[in-house]
Amino acid sequence: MEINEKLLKPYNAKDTEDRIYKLWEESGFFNPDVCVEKGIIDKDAKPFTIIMPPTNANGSLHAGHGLVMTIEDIIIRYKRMRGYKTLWLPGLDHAGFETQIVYEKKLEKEGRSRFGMDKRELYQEILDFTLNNSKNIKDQIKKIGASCDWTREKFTLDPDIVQTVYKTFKKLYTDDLVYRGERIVSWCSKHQTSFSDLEILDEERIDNFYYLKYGPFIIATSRPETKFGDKYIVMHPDDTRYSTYTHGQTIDLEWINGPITATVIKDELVDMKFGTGVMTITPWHDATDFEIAEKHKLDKEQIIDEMGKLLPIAGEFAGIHINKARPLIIEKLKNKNLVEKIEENYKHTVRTCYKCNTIIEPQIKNQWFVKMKPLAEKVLEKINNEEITYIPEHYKKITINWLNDIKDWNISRQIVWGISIPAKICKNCAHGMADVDNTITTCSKCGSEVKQDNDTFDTWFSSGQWPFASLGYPDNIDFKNFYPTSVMETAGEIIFFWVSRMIMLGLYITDKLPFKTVYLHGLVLDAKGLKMSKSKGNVIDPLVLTEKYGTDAFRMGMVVGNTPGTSLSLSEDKIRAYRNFANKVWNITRFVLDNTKDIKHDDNFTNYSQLEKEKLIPEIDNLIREITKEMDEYKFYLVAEKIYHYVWDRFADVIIEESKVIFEGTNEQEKESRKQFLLGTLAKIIKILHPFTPFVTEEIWSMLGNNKKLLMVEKWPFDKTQGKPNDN
RNA sequence: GAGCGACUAGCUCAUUUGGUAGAGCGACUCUUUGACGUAGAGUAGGUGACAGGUUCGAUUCCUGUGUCGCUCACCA
Repeated sequence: MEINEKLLKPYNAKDTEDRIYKLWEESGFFNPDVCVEKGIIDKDAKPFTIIMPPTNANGSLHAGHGLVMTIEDIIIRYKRMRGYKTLWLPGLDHAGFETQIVYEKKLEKEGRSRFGMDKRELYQEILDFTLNNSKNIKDQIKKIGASCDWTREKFTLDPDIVQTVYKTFKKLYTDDLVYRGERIVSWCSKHQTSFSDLEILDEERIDNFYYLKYGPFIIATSRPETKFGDKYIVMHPDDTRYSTYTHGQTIDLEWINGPITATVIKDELVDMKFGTGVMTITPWHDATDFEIAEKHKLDKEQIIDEMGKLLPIAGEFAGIHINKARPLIIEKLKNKNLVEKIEENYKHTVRTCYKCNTIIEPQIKNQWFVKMKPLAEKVLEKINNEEITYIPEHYKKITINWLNDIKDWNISRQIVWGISIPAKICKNCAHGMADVDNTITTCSKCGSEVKQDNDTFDTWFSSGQWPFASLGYPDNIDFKNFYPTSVMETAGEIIFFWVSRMIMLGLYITDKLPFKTVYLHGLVLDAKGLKMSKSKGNVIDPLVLTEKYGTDAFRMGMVVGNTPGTSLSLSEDKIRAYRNFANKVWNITRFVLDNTKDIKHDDNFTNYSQLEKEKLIPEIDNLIREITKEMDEYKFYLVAEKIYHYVWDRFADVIIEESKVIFEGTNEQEKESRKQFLLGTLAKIIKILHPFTPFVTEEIWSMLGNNKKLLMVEKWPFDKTQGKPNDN
């Protein structure tokens, strides 16, 4: 046949990709049901499912997404070609707090503020804003070539998802695994919400360390502004320096705003070696102090309000922000001769908001907490039973450590953008009751009037349910077919935030692990190995690269040499090298088609020469067998490189060069053998490359003739003599 | 303080049941009507962090040391 004239020019990704994606999309083959209907895939075929980590509906594609989409698409395309009923379910995330921050900035620009706005109005505004922007990210996902089933696309705020989340909340409540309680929470005074422990950063700071005279004691503190209400003096029971004092003893002393009565408390939590070995406590604003106060049933008093300002207990300092108050308080203490000494350059860690770096002010709040220990124990059992595979393996240890020492999870957020918590709070005793059906009118404890809980769930509480929620647990037929899912592929960074919680909640609700394998990739760094950030100006936009070098080149660059769990330095040079590779494949096709115009490939051809029969065919078939095994082991970085080398170093540089000599010769049998080999092998190459470089291979496939089906649903090439590779 | 990981060619990284180390990029030399110059043929470059141990043999397994990174942690 005549060769396609497109082949006479270098491969043009720009003119190819959108057209090919449209072909795929219109074929319907992203949807496993269509594949079965059209007889592409056997109706009894095993299912293979990946739930895409829901992307921020309001965001745009960054390099990390590029990696997610590439790896998952490689897995999915491979499995589809292997004949699985393959589902890749795409999702969008409302990304609660993240999106609210973005929207708040927008409001700020417009001279508005979320505080004081009607909650429903604000929610509606953010919803419109998010949905308007969501097309953007979807188009970008398509640009990467993602063969996900858009007919099953889910959004984390879809009504059925919300219902699932409500059901889970109710079950947790009924099973006594969620409770509302006064606990110390991490509070950001700028964002006016609490956080879970995972959302807090530790930051090293250098401050003054103040030694203050507290009656007969010297106490050390870096935060004098919290000390107004301190009326307990705590020491270790074994500390001989303070053995003359007894637990419960009271001492009258002069403090910041006048005389007070302090009570001695003895507790092992005090570190004898630290400071002076004696401390006062501020239970409302410190976790350890809270613990001590709880243990001994001590009074707790709020000193700092939600905005970071001092309350009336601070007397003359009331209403002043803590940052401004500190030097003033020290001044006063000095005047009262209550400062023993000030140590400068005191290095300590403070906890800050991961978003705005504001110092976190612990506060006692009445919020919803999930009891994590019972959930974690069940998961630990499964992990120890090897029922879940971690790639790379060391994430298993990390997970086990975390689960062994897990803390209760605060799921209440004081923001509007999210799923509201279906619960009633007693106006009198603050008792919380799950109320999914909105029927509760009086407190089950004291019978008083109740009010609606105004908080929303932590985004991760709902996304932690994503595998079963997105598949429609438990009624949707998809849930039965595609759950548990096969692989969860996501960033190692969110192993605790997301992966571990999905496992816990999935197991709790469905009694099954939500996935069999966890595949975690590392960060995508810039060419110098630095984390990308807007402030550094080193952010690489994947779409700029795909535009410049083609999506296939970008995908190869993301995957070659990128072992799971390891960060990847993304350099433009590397992408360019794979652009050249795509072109190489293109030109190989041109050579092969140009030199085989007079024949048709015959799959059953047997009259091969010795070289083809004994060396060349076994060589490519061995390669296919090897890489098939490695694909099943998720070693894409190896497979991509192996195919690359076969194509370039063997097929192009040796076999094609040899062929030129053969074609100039006179041995007709040898020529025919070689032509059949070239055509047959080219087809195999195109197939095994397809998961990695789907666009250029699909385009070439359409030129190979006699191919009615799209390459994306062709069968993965097996060596017939070797039988099927390991099936898993 | 604890856990985890890394340490291999100038740079980025591979190398799994242990058998004399590989690739890409970069560098240098040569090739220019050849399927492809988005190319081809070559060259240089590594006592595999260090020290011990197991072994016929260790980059690979074990122990220790160092450096770097990440994560976790209530040090007032």
